[in-house]
This record gives sequence, structure tokens and C-alpha cells, in this order.
Amino acid sequence: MTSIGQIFERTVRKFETREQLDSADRQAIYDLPYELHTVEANRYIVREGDRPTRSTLIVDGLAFRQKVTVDGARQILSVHIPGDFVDLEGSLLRYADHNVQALTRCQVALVPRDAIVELIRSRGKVAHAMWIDTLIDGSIYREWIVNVGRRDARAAMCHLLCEFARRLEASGMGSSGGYELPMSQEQLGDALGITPVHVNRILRELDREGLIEREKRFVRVPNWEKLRKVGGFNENYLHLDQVIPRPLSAARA
Amino acid sequence: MTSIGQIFERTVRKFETREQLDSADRQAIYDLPYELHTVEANRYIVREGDRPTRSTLIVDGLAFRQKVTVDGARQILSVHIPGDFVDLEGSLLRYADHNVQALTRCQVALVPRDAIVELIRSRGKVAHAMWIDTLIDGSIYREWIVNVGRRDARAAMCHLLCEFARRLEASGMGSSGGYELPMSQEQLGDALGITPVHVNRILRELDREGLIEREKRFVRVPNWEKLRKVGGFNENYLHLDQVIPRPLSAARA
DNA sequence: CGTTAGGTTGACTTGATTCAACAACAGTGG
DNA sequence: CCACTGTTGTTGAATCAAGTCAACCTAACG
Repeated sequence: MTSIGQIFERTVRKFETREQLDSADRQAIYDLPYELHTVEANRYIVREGDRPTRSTLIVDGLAFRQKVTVDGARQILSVHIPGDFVDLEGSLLRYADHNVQALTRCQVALVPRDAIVELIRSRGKVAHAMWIDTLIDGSIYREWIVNVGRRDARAAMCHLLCEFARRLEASGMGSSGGYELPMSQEQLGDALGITPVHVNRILRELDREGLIEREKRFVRVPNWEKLRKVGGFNENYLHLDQVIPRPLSAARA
Repeated sequence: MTSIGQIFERTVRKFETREQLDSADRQAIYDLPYELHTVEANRYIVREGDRPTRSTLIVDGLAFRQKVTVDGARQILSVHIPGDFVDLEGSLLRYADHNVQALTRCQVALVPRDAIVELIRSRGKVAHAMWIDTLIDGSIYREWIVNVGRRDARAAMCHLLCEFARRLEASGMGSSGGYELPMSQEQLGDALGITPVHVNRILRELDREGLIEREKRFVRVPNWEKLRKVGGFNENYLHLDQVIPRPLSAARA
């Protein structure tokens, strides 16, 4: 689906919405050494405690972060799409504090840690773009806390569906009308902090109410505004329009 | 408590555990322009939607991040201690996606956004240290998601108490034996995603079981190991020992 | 010394879990 | 090509953790 020549294409495109890169910056990214691998669905990409020597870039497919409590309950923390580095932390922190798993079969590019560290050191603007990425990830985590902490299952599910819709749409992988959501009901439960049985009931309820229409794992959203409202979804936290303000000048949006 | 000359002391000390700074780096931080202010408990430091022109550094006191859902429920997202910049996002993202409030009366230093941006641009290592800070914040958010999503109220409360204990201890503001936790039971509830009534019952239960001893808002931990176990607390995610690995060489811990 | 915020407690309700059974479906191997 | 097996989805009944409502208590404070 994604040819070799375009491995870093999505990443560069994303970074360019975050910081004005020059051609040397772009080239430095394109020049990153990497090794392509295929990871089957559900296989681990990073394990808690790992001290990885390579960072993983998702080229194709979806992946998710998760953590397991001492008594075995799993909590999904975020979902990632092509163009995302899923363990930059591995290059910058000592060890991984959580797991990363492939949601679907993934094509990933493994980039040596040293190359990432050198890129960061030598290309300030690229580093800046990556940093902004981690800030936005942080913002998404915060909203996720609100979702599991303060919304009931129905609202939380709608919110989650809205988030996926907007993020997939923004990256050209679906429309506001509908999209493929390749998660099992158990995984949805792990994302929302509820049981799969309850996920099932909520989904059917939303279906019955006409808030969504399902066909296998394809979700159609007949009335975006209604779904948005039930989920209390406000997309600001995704910072989809994020562009770095020009330094030292009062840039206007 | 903190004299003018030491405004950036804690911040520098923190950054030095994250990256090898040279004297020019340190000086650049000390030279940051700022304005000192006092913020009363519960007053807002940043409001969602703000486009702040200054970043706020906590010099003394505690602050917390929070978000309010459409139907008025508040979720506390994190608690911050002296030395933390509580709205770096304000300098790097377009607008604030959440609120920051003073937990206790705070002394804060307001640093102009442009000065922060310039510091980041000119002092790569300082920027790096700050970035690592945002990565660690991200890690704490992830654990917080697990806490509200997958732990019952009792375990979540113990986990929260453990987190505070370790963080306060690490910054010299309390010992593992006990510490001042200046949060109302309502605020604790907002942090855990439960009602203040339930917080009360859980705290009394923990008290009765001998897991904690309370005196006003001072919490004593007679048996750390027991509390740790009930909370399923593993401090790795705090990255308290974080030191940046030497670039391009196989540094050993 | 009244006012207010925070803490405590009981009775009742509810959203979500648990347990258990079964249906639909995909993949596998005989 | 079909039986076997495992995963995912569906449903009902019973139970439980947490929420709601409401009252009252206490300490701090102007």
C-alpha cells in the first residue's frame, strides 16, 4: 500500500504542519536509516521495561499503547496511525513505561536510536516538530483521562468514535460519514475502562437510537452533530490546526 | 520561602537530572525575564482557550490541571510542584486545551513566551531537557488513565497517595513516612473520577485498615509496602532516575 | 457568633459487572 | 467440502461498586 519511497512521507507532511521545515530538514528525515518490518495484529512492538535501540515508525496499519495492572486488567491509552513514531520515548527516556501493540497488521520502519538522537541534535526544527507532537499526544491523553474518568459509558463511547472519526479524516483514512474501526469490542472496552459486555450493550443502544450504523467494524455516522453532542466532543484538544507561531514575532492565525 | 535569587533553582536542578547542561545553558535559564506573582488557592492560572503570551513557572505552592465536561463534571489531570512550567503548551501550541488552577496559594514566575521560544531555539540542551519533561508528563498521564480507567476506588486512591508520596519525596517536600496533601476530598474525587462522598468512605476505610493515618490533610503512611501493593504502584512511570543517555555512545545506567 | 466550606454518615438507586449460555463466523485440517 | 475449534459478538438474570440525596457535624473566619 505504501511504497518504499514514501516511508517518511506522512511523517514529513505531519511535521510540516507543525514547523516550517527547510529542505535540509526534510532531507535529514528522508535520509534516516531504517529497516522495514511487518508486524502481525496483536503482536507487541514495544514492551514495558524495554530499553529499545531502535524507534518504531508506523508506515501502514494501526497500533495502540496499553498498560496492564497487577491484577491483569488492560487499559488502552491511545491509538496511533501511519506517520506516528510510537516509541520516541524509547530514544529519549531510559526505558519504556508501557506496551505498544499492533492493532492491525502493521508495516513499520525501525530507525536506530542513535540516528534519531543525531537528527534531534542537528535539526532543531525537526526536533521542535517532534516535541510538538509529544505535546499533542499529551493533550490527547488528558482528554482520554476525562473520557474514562468523567463520562458515562454511552458518552465516552460517542466521544471515542468522534475522536477516531476526526483523526482518521484528518489523515485521509476515512470521512466524517464513516470509517473502518478495526477494534474488537473487548479492545473498545479496554480503551474506555469498561467490560466488553457493556460495550456491546452500548453499541447496540447507539445503533438503535440511530446515532451510528454498524456493518462489521465499519462505523457510519448518519448524524455527526448528534454524536458530537452526546459525546461532549470538542476537537480543540486534537490541535489539528496546529502551526507553530513564528518565533519572536506576533504571528496571527 | 523561596527567595528571588532562587527562582529558577529548582528548574535548573531538575533539568540537570535530565540533560548535561553547561554553564551557558544554566545562565540562559537564570537570565530569563520574569515577573513574580502570587496566585491565591483555587484561582485560575490558565484557562482553556487562552492564548497566553507568558508561560507560568511554579516557584512555590502546588497547582493542578483540570478539564470540565459539557455537563459540568470536573476531572483533575495532574498536580504540579515547584520547578514545573505549567503551561509550556501555551508557548508551543496555539491555545490551551485545559485549565490550570492553583491548588494552594502559589508564587509563580511569568516568563514571556518569546523568551521561552528564544531559549528553546538557542539552547538545544535546555530544549531537550524540557522535552523530556513533557515526555515524563505524558507518562504520568498514561498512568493516570490506568488509574481512573482500571482500578477500583480503593486501589486508585492508594495509587494516587503513592504517587504523591514519591514525587514529593523526590523533590524534598515530604518523606515516605508522610506528607501534607493539601487537597479537599472533593478535589481527590475529581482526580479519581469519583464522588466526594465515596472519597470519604474510601479514606475512612483505608484509615480503619491501618493503611494510612490522617491528621487534617497530613497523611502518614505507616506501612509503605502495604499501600504500594494495594495501589498496584510501580514508580517506573515517574522516571525519577531519568538521565539522558549519552548521544551516539552506549552509555550505561 | 453567624456563615461557610469541608467532612461524615445512612438509606436508597443505578450504571456497570459478573456469570453463563449461545450464535455467528473465520480458519484449519482431515 | 465439511467437521472442529477458537474468537468475537449477543443476550438475560443476578449482583455489586459507586452515585445520589439528604441530613448533620465541625472548624475556620470575618
